[in-house]
Amino acid sequence: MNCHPLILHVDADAFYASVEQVLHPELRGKAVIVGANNRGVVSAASYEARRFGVHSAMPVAQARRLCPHGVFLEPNFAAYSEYSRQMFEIMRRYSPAVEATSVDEGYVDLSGTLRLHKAPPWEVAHRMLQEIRVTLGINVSGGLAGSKMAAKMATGLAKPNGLLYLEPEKAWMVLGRLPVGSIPGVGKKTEKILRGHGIITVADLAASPGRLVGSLLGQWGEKLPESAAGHDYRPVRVEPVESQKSYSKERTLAEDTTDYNLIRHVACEIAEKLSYRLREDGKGASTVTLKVRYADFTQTSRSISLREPTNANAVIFACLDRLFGKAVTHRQRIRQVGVKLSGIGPPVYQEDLFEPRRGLAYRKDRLADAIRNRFGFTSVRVADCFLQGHRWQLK
DNA sequence: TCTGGGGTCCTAGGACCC
DNA sequence: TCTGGGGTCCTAGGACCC
Repeated sequence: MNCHPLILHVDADAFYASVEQVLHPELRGKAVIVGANNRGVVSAASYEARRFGVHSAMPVAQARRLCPHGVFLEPNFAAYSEYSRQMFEIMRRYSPAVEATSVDEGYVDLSGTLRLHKAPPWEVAHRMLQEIRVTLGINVSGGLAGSKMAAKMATGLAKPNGLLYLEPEKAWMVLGRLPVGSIPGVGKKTEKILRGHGIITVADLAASPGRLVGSLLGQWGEKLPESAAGHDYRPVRVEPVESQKSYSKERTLAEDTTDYNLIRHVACEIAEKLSYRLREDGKGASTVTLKVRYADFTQTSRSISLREPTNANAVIFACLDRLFGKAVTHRQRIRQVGVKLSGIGPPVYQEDLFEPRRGLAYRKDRLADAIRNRFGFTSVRVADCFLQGHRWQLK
């Protein structure tokens, strides 16, 4: 009866800001801006704040100028993930085929709901969004269409707090007029390249030869015209089968610095947190990357691969130590430091030269972890001990 | 205006192997 | 003397997403 797939894309509006307004009712109707670090950017802005031109990814300093009366908040990620969990729980009551693509966004396959709910899919989608709105008190938008790409683009048109159903036959009359930049995955740079070749709208892209677009954008571009024409057959994936590929963390310093021992210290603190997460997840990483961003915003990274995945603090610190001299080559002020652990796999507890007794390093790390789990992460500072007597100077 | 932090995927060159 | 071709891994960088 329903041979076309029908996919609903759901996206919460100004999610972080909306949750804050639910948790703090006195903020309702006010310009709420999540992101309070003056060296950072806005994570979310309520619609009241957007009226002043504030939007996410905007520097906080700029947002303060545009909206001086706004309420600037530090993000409360624990609360956001709890609201996220509840939102997806509601979605799964309507269809088992739910794919979460981020904390506030996901796809629902409603192809089979006609029989299940004794109602047309549009009606089902509408009820689902209403239940989220009423139960959680936040605004959500939805796009219902024949493919993931069309559904997501429809959501963009439905915002704020709306639902747009694009019947498969009519979808591309609507979407074809949009600029190519509205296609998910086509950002500023890609849009500029396409515009340079006269490809302005989604319809232009759909009419372009795959080989041409592939030559402009690389291999992934070859399929883009087909997807733009509505031939996007990616299924809704219920299982997030593939596990996490990397663990990373970065920190922007309070001010730019040439104090390289401070930078090393920050890198080791970050590594401590990441390796703790690896151990908690029972994982290891075989590649360690150190990233440095300079005051002029240029960035550079250096990495080392090990033979086997590890989660031992001492091994990761030793890698960082070697990377530091390679990454920091010129005497420019540094703005940001980051560490990434990738090549995730089952950890191999191979002891290094300094720890001949098998398993000792791991037991030491886990002992420290146990203390942290009881008394807080900062109750143990391995980085401090490691860095003692390791003063470092640029050659 | 002055640019976060957490991720994913892709590309391209070089090394190395068969 | 003139130089293959494929596969895989490593490294560095870049685009993009929320």
